[in-house]
Amino acid sequence: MTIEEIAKLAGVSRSTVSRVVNGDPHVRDEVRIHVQQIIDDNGYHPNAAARSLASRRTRIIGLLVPRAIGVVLQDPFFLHLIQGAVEGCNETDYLLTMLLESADVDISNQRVYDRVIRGRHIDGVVIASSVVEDPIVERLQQDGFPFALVGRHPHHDVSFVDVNNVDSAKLAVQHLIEHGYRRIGCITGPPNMIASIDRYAGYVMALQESGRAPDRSLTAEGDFTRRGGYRAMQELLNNGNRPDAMFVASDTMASGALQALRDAGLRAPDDVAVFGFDGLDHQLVSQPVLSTMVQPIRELGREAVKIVLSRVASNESAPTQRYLPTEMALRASCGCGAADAAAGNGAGRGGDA
Amino acid sequence: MTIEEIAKLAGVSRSTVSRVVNGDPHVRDEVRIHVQQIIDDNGYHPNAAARSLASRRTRIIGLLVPRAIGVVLQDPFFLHLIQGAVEGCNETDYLLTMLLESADVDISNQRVYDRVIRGRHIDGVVIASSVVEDPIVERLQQDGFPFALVGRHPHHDVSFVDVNNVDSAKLAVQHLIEHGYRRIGCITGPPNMIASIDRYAGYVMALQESGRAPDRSLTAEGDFTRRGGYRAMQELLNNGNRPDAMFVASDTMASGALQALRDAGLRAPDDVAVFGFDGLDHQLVSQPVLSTMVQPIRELGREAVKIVLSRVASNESAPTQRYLPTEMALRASCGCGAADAAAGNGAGRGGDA
DNA sequence: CAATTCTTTGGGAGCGCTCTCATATTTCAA
DNA sequence: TTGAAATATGAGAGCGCTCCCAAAGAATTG
Repeated sequence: MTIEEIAKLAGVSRSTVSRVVNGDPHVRDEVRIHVQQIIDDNGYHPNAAARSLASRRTRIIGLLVPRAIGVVLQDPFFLHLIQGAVEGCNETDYLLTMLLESADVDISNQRVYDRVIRGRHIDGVVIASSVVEDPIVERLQQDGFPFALVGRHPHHDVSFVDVNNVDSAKLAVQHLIEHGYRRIGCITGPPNMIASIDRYAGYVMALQESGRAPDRSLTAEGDFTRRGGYRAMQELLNNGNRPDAMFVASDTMASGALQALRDAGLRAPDDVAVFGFDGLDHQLVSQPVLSTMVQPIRELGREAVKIVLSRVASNESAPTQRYLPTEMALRASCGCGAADAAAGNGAGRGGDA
Repeated sequence: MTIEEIAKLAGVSRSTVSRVVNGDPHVRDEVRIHVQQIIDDNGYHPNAAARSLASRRTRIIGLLVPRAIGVVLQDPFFLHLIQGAVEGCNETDYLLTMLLESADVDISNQRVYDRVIRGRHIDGVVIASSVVEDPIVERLQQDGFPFALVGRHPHHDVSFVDVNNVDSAKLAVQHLIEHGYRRIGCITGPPNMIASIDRYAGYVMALQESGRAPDRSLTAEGDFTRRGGYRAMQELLNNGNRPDAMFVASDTMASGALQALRDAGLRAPDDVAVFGFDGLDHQLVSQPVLSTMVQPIRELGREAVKIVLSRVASNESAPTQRYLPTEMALRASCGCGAADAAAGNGAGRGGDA
């Protein structure tokens, strides 16, 4: 079934069928209805390749997750991001394709870049969780290829959508300070990701503004996985300098940290309070219910797609940079509302975002 | 940069450049090297749309996850599956695009089908975790579109790759029986997924063969999420008929079940032993370490891709059906001692059908 | 050495669309 | 009514490749 055959069946020209398919208003209603009928009756769908070739648009955008498989994609964070991105695409009849780079196979990453981006398989790309030094940002910039980052970039002046991680982290830590905790520790993300850097910066600022110096022995590095959080917490507990509260840079890691506490026979928040980041706790089902800084992950994904699409449409060069608001969710694990702290209280309880 | 321009620069014809790009052996070495040089120097990459249009191959296959967003994609199972599929694609220079259907938005699912499959955006599709009654299987069958399921299909004679879930579950439950547990319960997956059905069947068979009747009050339904496992376990604990061992149809649910036990003040395996399915525990970091039936998830993904690609290449109609072996991993949660003892026991020895 | 075969190369004909522009038709103001 | 403007439709020219076939040249054979 080609457009030509439909045209013949409907007794109109190829052009008219094309107009109907693409919703062009310059078609008489009578004709439109008739043609649409023929299209439906024959189950015709325009060939994607032909369409892309002629229009120079594939109507696909990519979601690139660098070094995804090993570590990052485990985080439920990504599910929300993906969902948001898919929603953003649906609204404009675009398709989302996942571009997953392997951890260390540079060749395959290069291949993706050349084949998918240079070969114009996609119209634009959203890049999630890139590391600061990832060369892809600069390459895309040079190639003039439409893209947007989820998470700001420290060096390059590029399009992105992000939350204010510094201020958000600072607020979280200030909250712990207000609770009266004296020895507030931190589990960070990988040091080459901007979200890690910013959240740690916020942690440090909050301490400094309250007149304390951050203690390096209270900080451990995680990798945004549950296990990473578990190990980081263990490390902190074992070095003989036990914190009485923790700011953990992601809920997934916080869930691991809570388990490490439990396994060490400690109680949260009584022995060690915990504050997370992301707003994913209802998925992780931690005990006690995790206090966290909620970021609008789906909106982040949706917005990133929007930015990319607007850059695909108009070839302006000034980057679009947007910050979305976060919100504090105070629950049991930081010491607020002891009611939620009781064990056996139900998996999915807790406040909403 | 088009093929024509490269041809001009190299002083050869379009056809010769095409041959070099596609690795056609019918080119003199001298010419090939020269043309390749020009290609590299100019950073030429063939246009995907043009290529697809002319060759009638997009070199992309899809990974369709029906109703993915809501529930299923949360399971780390999918990370392994995706990774395997990506690997399978890499080996043959194919690309993998993720087709995520939303839970209830039929319209968007239809859109995906029409645009992506009928519009020939992809050459074939791997379908993961489909529900038994999903109409897509029949539609693809009718359309003669290359596809393969991860997980067998009870009604249609289609291509798939799977493990022998019945035998594997049976072995797991037999192991619990050998431990001497008397009241062995089960947490199942959604009843409209074949893996759930088969694993439950294996559970029932093991009990029956040891001369016991399965007790419905010891069975609860989960949905393959951690929370679902938590709730199912809670339900079982609350109905006053406490099991002394559980066979749980996925590690993710088992991790939730273990937490429910903990929250209820019970210990595993002393109070209730737990046996999982999947072999994902090292990601979930459960306490105690989970005994589980390991299935080769990555191989499943890779194999599914292989099957699809072979169907794309040759248009034979006889379906390919493959079973991959599982392996029992005996650890602490079933009562097998604290050591990480892993005993290999081929459950569903692979056999081509 | 002519006849045949094999290898290498080039050119033409699409693949199935979109997009621009020309033509046919309708509408409306003067 | 008539000319101009607005609207609807059709035809042609590609988009950048691949694939088939023919031509040219090199190698092989009796």
